[in-house]
Amino acid sequence: MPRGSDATDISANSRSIDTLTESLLLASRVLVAVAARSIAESADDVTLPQYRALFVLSSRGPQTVGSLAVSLSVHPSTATRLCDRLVAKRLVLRKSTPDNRREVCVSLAARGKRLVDDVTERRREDIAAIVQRIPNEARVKVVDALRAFAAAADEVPELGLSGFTSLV
Amino acid sequence: MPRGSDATDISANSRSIDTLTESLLLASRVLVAVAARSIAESADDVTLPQYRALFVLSSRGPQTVGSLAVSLSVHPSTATRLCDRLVAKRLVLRKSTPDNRREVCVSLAARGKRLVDDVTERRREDIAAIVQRIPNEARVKVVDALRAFAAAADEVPELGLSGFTSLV
DNA sequence: TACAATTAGTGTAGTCATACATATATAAAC
DNA sequence: GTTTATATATGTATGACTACACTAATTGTA
Repeated sequence: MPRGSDATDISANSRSIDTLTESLLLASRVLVAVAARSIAESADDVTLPQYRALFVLSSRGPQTVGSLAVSLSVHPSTATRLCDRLVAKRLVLRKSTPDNRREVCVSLAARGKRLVDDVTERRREDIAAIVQRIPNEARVKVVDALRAFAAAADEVPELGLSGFTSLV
Repeated sequence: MPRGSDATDISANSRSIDTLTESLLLASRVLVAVAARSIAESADDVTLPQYRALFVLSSRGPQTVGSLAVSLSVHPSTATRLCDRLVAKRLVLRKSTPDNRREVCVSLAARGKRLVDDVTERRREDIAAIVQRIPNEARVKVVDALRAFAAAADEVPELGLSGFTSLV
């Protein structure tokens, strides 16, 4: 089979996909571990569902209990109870809106915002500590490709990741 | 400042670290979402702590209830109860060892092994679907660097990631 | 052999997440 | 204005995770 033929290209193509997939599978375990640790260490008294709620509020802004329930894919009453606990911990604020007095607006309290920031910062530090160990040449090469990866993920709507991206 | 001076190199160096860290932080969210989905979809009736136990048994092999508790960083009695539920679901086997009749050996049952395999396969497919969207050139470039990343993670023992790598 | 240490399991208790059914208040529609 | 729909909260119930205190069985040791 001559070099540069279609068959060779396709084969090389799928080989590069498989190889990169395996690399990402491996890197994925590391990054999940880093993410888990950032929450466990910086948000000691907060459960994973609770952190998810804080993260949703941080990234999508204040919203009603109902839309929070949709974001988290839980029953509205579950969101109410979740907010009960977060209010008790002074991590979120519950405030009835004047324009529609049925709806209740939930927003991050100062402590909640700080907590999410701390978790993100902790994670950034952990990742930076790992990145420092990567040789310079390899480091420079990977940046664009990783951006391409994150961008490509958005282009696969059928994966239905939207329900999971607000996880950590 | 002349090109190639130490100051420039150091600056370029830390800039590349910061940039890559941000890229990884972004990619991290995607990969965590993929990981979460792989469990939610392929392991419907299994909680996260339960999946963690299965994953530990899958990667480190059969072990006693006590060492499982250490691996999961939970109280021994918690591990016992966890095993109760996993045995009820026919995902693990509990078997008293003949050489030391105090210890109980826990191992993956066929269903448990299949479940972990399914989750991994599902995750691989999701990642592959994303990787396919990445332009060919970027794809080839990133492989070595990602391997370097995973390898570098092992070289930062003070991160203490070992307690978290057995998460998903 | 008697005593101490180890290992797993049980009793008990607390918190959390979760959902269903229902109640209450409010807004919208007729 | 009465009825219907909506948004949240409450009552109730279940199951999971967790740990502490304690028991039972077994192993090791003085």
